[in-house]
Amino acid sequence: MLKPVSEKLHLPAVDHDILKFWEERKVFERSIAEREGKPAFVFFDGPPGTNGLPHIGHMMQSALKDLWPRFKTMQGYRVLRKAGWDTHGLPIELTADKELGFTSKLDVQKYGEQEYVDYCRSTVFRFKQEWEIAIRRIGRFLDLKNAYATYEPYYIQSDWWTLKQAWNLELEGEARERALRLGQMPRYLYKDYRVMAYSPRTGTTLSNFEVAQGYEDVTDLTLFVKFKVKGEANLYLTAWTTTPWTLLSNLAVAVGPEIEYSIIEREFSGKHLIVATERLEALKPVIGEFRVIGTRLGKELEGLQYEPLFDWLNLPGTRACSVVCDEYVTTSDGTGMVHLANYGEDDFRILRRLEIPVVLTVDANGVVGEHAHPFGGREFREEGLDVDILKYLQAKGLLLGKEKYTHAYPFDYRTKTPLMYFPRPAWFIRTTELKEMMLEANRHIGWKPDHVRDGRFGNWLENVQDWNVTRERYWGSPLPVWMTEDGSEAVCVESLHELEALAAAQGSPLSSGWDPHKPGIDKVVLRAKDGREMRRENFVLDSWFNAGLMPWGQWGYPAAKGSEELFMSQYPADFISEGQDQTRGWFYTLLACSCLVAKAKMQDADKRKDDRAQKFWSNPVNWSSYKNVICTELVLDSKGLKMSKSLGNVVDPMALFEKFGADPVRWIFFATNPWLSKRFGEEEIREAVRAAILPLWNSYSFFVTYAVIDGWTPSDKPIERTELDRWILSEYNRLISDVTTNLEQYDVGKASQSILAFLDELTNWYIRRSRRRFWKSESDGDKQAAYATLYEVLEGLVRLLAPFLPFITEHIYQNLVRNLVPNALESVHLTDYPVCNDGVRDRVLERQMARVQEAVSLARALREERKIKVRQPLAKMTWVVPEAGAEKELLPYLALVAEEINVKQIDIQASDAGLVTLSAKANFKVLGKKVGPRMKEIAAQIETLSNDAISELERGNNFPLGDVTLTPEDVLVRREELEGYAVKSNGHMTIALDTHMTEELTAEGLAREVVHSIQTSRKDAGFEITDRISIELTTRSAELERAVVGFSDYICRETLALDLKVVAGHGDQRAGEHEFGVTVSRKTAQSTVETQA
RNA sequence: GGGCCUGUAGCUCAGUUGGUUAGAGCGCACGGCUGAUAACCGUGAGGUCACAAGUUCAAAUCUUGUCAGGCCCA
Repeated sequence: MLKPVSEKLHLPAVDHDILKFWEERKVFERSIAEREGKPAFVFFDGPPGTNGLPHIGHMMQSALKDLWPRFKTMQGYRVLRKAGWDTHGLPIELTADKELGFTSKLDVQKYGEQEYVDYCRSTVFRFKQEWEIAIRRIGRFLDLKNAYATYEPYYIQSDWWTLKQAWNLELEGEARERALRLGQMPRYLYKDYRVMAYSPRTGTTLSNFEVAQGYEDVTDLTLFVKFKVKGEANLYLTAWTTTPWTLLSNLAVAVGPEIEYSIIEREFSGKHLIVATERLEALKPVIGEFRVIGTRLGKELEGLQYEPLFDWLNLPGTRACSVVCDEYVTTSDGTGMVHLANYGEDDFRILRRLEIPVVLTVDANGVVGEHAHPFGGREFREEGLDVDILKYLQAKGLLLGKEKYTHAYPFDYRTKTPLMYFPRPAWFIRTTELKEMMLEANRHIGWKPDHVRDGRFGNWLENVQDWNVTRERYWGSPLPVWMTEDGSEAVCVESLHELEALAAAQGSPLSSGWDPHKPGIDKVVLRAKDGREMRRENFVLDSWFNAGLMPWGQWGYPAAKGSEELFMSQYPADFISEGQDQTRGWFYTLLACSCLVAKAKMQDADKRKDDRAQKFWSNPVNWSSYKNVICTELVLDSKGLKMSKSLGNVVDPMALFEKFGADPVRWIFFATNPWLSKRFGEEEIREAVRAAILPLWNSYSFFVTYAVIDGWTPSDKPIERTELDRWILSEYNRLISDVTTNLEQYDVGKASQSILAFLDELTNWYIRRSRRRFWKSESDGDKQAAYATLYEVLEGLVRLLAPFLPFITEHIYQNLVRNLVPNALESVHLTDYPVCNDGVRDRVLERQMARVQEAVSLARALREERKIKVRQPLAKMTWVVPEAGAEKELLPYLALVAEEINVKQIDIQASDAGLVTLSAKANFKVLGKKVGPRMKEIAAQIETLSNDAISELERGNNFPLGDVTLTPEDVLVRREELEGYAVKSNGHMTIALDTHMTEELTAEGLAREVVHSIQTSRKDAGFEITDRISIELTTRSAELERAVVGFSDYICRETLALDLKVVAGHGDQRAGEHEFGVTVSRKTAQSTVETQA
């Protein structure tokens, strides 16, 4: 039996009931289990770190990540939804450092590596519980029990396996030759250098984020240096440096290829210098007066050789000490030429391109090598080193000038000691070799918003560099490469088991239950064939790499038992969603990892002659591990500011859920495009309740109110539906189609808009128009049709909205469906999604009803304008719809319109002659295509068309205008009301009201005022809607009395009155000019309750 | 400094392949309803579509530039 809806709607309480219900009845688990054997819809959850609390932005993520899996589940797919946690990475070490008060690697060594790693491990899940609670609280169905965590040994194995794929892939042809020349392994995984901010004091590399915290302004001695061009008696290159110590390692001079350089003769010395033309003026204080004796473009200087600044920089047989072109050179400071040493990212890149050996006169400790006389043994930023270098160059005639210069220099933010950029050893994946694959895969990814594909993401791929996947840190997946000290022999291990086997074979087996993290893993020493020791390359992996291989890492593929099948059935993902900042984070690393694996898989399939695998992996759609992706923007506060702790405008999601419920919070994330930044405040949540949830709730509670009174139950009896019934069913099916289509296209904003529009139609047209059918006392076919129709719509709507508003829909479902339909499924989330029944759609009916609503709106505006209340009946309305055939189509709705706007009679006709003036206007869209450039001229002629001509066109006939033939579509007819008539027109429809009053009409108007007053009294008295009453009306107005007596039957019927008595007297009610009072009393078997209004 | 995005009513946002009356909700004003009531409905006011040039018969829409804001990267 349907339960009456008596309690006030309190959404947070509903949420808790439903959460408990889902938990007890295992609804989520069953929503997967009951889809066993069904096709998979695959969703990947980007693992969040949990050493911080979840905030409202994460809740937006959760809402979106929940919507499609629920939707697809209801459509019959099996959607696993495994949760995941990111448990490695820099933020965790930074937290540990902060809490332990560490400033350097030395602190870690003192504390103990094992202890440090244990500390890190202990912080990773600090707020996991809060995350789980928040995720559940917003209603997200997510498999938290089987969550993957990136620090688990099975996951680390997948890291290893992935690296092994790169290890096994080898370069070919020229690329291979080049790698060998650079001393790199010709594999997709190779060791090289990466220039990084490095603290020589603490031996620590710093991330950009850390470096940014330690800039300080310092004043340094900067030098202008001359480089003597070889083979020229008197010609020098020039360069400026703020770091004189880097000159000790100078290996080349860079020029901009398109920059113009002048060759000048200094007046002071007669020396010939090369300087960028644009810099000449600014450099006058340094070079003094000069004379230009020629110009060259940078590219004309390329290859020019110069004499090394220092003996040890003489590297015969290489391109060291020559001029090189690069776009990064600018003329914004210095001489427009740049001295290159391997202490800068660009420098390093260019020197590598020239295949010049890496020379580092200053070592990783910041100390000058002993070979570099007379500077050996000194620290790089030691007081006086710069001056000594200056003196040395001066003595050799290579100094052009000096300048004290203040600039921002990076310091270690923890120890305040200077940083240097230094090429640190690092391991790379050759993503440059995967570029074409990634670009091709990108073309098949469905991006929301679309522009990311070619914009931010596409550009990133175009400029892709090899990916440095290692970090010189402690807490992370270890790099599984063991290598001899000289690098001549190395092994890349692909599984825990393989490592165990290798260790055992050498007589030093690993203890059972060993953990693959540092420092334990470093104790494993392997032997090369010749017996030399191979030690593990002491790196951990970039946590982005961890995240990128999640599609197979989450299953521990391939080492874990059964992972092959899981991986292949859950790859690639149909859908992922993360913040836009992930374009260079997770979105990229997912793609890079999957392209790498796809490439390896293709090669492997070839080798094994596995056609099926070959077919799968050679399909570019499978090169990306995700087919569709939504990039979300930030959630801002209600003023449009970024939420931050320092501003104090951070909202606590949990507090919002307890105040408003989770559904409205979810809704606001669905209501607009999630890829635009969204302002978020309590006002927005209230709006969501008002616009989406209350209409649904009110429709439901309306239905239940009457269905309980009538004891209605669904039945199979044939139903005779009214036009209105058929209309709402048609609109409902249209809604199903709209929502489904838009969700399939990941356009949630459009889906939500359709829903809101439908809810408005349902409540403000269908239900409002049908109210009487529900409360009337006779239980006829019409009433049955109303019940059946509204029930059908509500029941479907609840399923349609379930993925959006999982709580309220479940709550409604439990009563509306489970209490009424035997054998109903236990939860709305186990039911099937509604499917549009196109046979129920009636486009003509939809259009007609739209015109009816338009007419009503016009008539209301007209009444408003004329100050005639809707309660006052009018004799006649003339409704003119000139469209061909409309007159006949609209006949069935005349009664509806008449009632809605309270007129006795409607004349519908096609001609509004006498009511409006017609004017014609060109239909630019249609005509523009036809006449193009003559548009203006013809549009002007159309404005002057005669009434006859317009009528002709309206009748559907063509009309010749000069040399063009106008068709009815070419012209828009405008109507303007004639003065003095109660007429209103919106251009294609005209309404005229007969405002002439008769006594009869006035009396009826008064009667309706009286009814209105009595109904208010009933309500104020707290009577039940089924109570019968008796009425005593007091008035001194004879006219009102006449009206009441004349319409007493009507009044009694409307108010369920058994008797109506009129007596002389005063009252506080008014109907137009007339004053009256009303007393209603309840007629019950036992007593009469009185009340006065 | 580079890339991408955004700029439409007081506020939050729609706006199809360019087509001439630029829409909706909130808020505001006025009116209505009171048998869906923590409500609800109608009507109205409110816009130089950031600015400027260009392309076009026609630009919120396409192009270029400027300004402002955001994100990512240097």
